[in-house]
Amino acid sequence: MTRFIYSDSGDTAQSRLKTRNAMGEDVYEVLLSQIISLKIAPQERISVDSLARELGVSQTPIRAALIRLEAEGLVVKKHNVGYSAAPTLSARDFEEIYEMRMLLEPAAAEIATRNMNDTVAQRLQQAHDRMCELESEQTKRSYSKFARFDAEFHAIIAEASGNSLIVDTLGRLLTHTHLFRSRRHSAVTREAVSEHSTLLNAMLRGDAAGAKWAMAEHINHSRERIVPFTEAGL
Amino acid sequence: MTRFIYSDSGDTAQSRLKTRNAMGEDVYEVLLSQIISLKIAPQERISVDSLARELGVSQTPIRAALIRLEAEGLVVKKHNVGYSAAPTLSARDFEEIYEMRMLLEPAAAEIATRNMNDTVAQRLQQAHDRMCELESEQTKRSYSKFARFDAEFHAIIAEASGNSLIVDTLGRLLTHTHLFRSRRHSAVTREAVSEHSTLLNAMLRGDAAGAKWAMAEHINHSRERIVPFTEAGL
DNA sequence: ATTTCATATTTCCGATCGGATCCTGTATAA
DNA sequence: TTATACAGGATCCGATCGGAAATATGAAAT
Repeated sequence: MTRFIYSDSGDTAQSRLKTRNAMGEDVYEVLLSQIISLKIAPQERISVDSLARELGVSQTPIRAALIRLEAEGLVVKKHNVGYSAAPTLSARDFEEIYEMRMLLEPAAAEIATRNMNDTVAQRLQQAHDRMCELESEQTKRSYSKFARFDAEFHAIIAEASGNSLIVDTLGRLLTHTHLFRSRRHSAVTREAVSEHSTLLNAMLRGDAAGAKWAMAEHINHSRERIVPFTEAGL
Repeated sequence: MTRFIYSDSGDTAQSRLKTRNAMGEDVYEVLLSQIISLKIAPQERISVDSLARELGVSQTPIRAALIRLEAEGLVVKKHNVGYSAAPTLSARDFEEIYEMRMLLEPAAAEIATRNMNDTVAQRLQQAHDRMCELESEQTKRSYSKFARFDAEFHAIIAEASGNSLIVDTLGRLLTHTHLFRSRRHSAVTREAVSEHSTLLNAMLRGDAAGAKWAMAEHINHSRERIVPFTEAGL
């Protein structure tokens, strides 16, 4: 079912290629991508030994990865019962995420605008352009691609604010946001791209207050685009 | 050296008392308290097997606890080398923490004031009173007590904002803040208590804007109280 | 005395084993 | 038919073992 990252039957599979560096690290990466791509559905059980069999490793690195993922809120553990992917965000969780984004991101955009330089401007423009392309060739699939670029766009702004704490915190929030969205794949990406454009323009012309306002508007609209879906399932 | 939480020699120590629920959980708690109380100094090595011997448990729960602590930024791991307590915050880290607190806490105070009810008011008053007492009996020790109450005071406000994300994020920030402070034990607690008083008054009379402002002032002053120390050590 | 190389120790990390707990399903009785 | 109890299976969790990597130790040579 899932991909094999290590030979499951080879005798000296791992002794061959350059002595692996971090085994549990790879397991973590695989699990993370499986969760954010929804190959593992929310609330789906994640059995340690079956995963160990599938990936061809022992239970130890699996546990390590699951503990990390639990600390990040992507899986939940019930003692002596098992692990499972975190449940879909409730409407309440959702409000909390947007409330917090509203506190962090406009300020980050404001600061980033004041710190603006050519490198950052170029990276922002590039991320924005790729989303525009994605928008124009518009097949119905590839919300996941859009999500990746959107996350990158917001991450660049957070980084440009110069505060690594904001980068980390926002990274977590965006992961959950997109996890939520891709379940309902509300493909209203056009408006998002347009709002990004407004924001980017403000930042590029050094209008910090305008960037702050544009980011706040963007987050509010983003929230309103999803609200209709928040009560639907579950 | 450290305290023993499980009998290290008893034959059926754990089968006796009500079948332990979560062993790694306890190890986590012990390690956490050792780190925030600085019994384990920043950058001090934390060996898995020596800890296992000291606590009388195997390496497995130790590893689990360390992985969790690493995810929370309280310990750092070097592959195939070992774990160690996180280094003391740099002046830069410190600025980042305060920058983020300035984004979150005034807003939290504002919202909490609008949501104010008797239970919360009582808890706030109680936490505040205990800090006043601590201030008046003023022995030079017990910054750690002050830190605990201060964290509680701010945590109550965060909880009252109704946003659990803010609660969690702020909890982490406060841990690091106090970790930093207790190293330099700058015992300027009197001003803090006075500022808390101003903030509490605003909240209790339902002045949301005033509470927001008071919190912002409090954080700014708190930061300024520590800034002189940020360049000193290391 | 300093440098270099080889050895030994420390430590992590993955593998595996056994026990304890919880969940599920079936059978029996009311 | 429904509810309860018991048995079986699945799973986590802690313990222990062995190997690999990195660091520390010490000896030898220049």
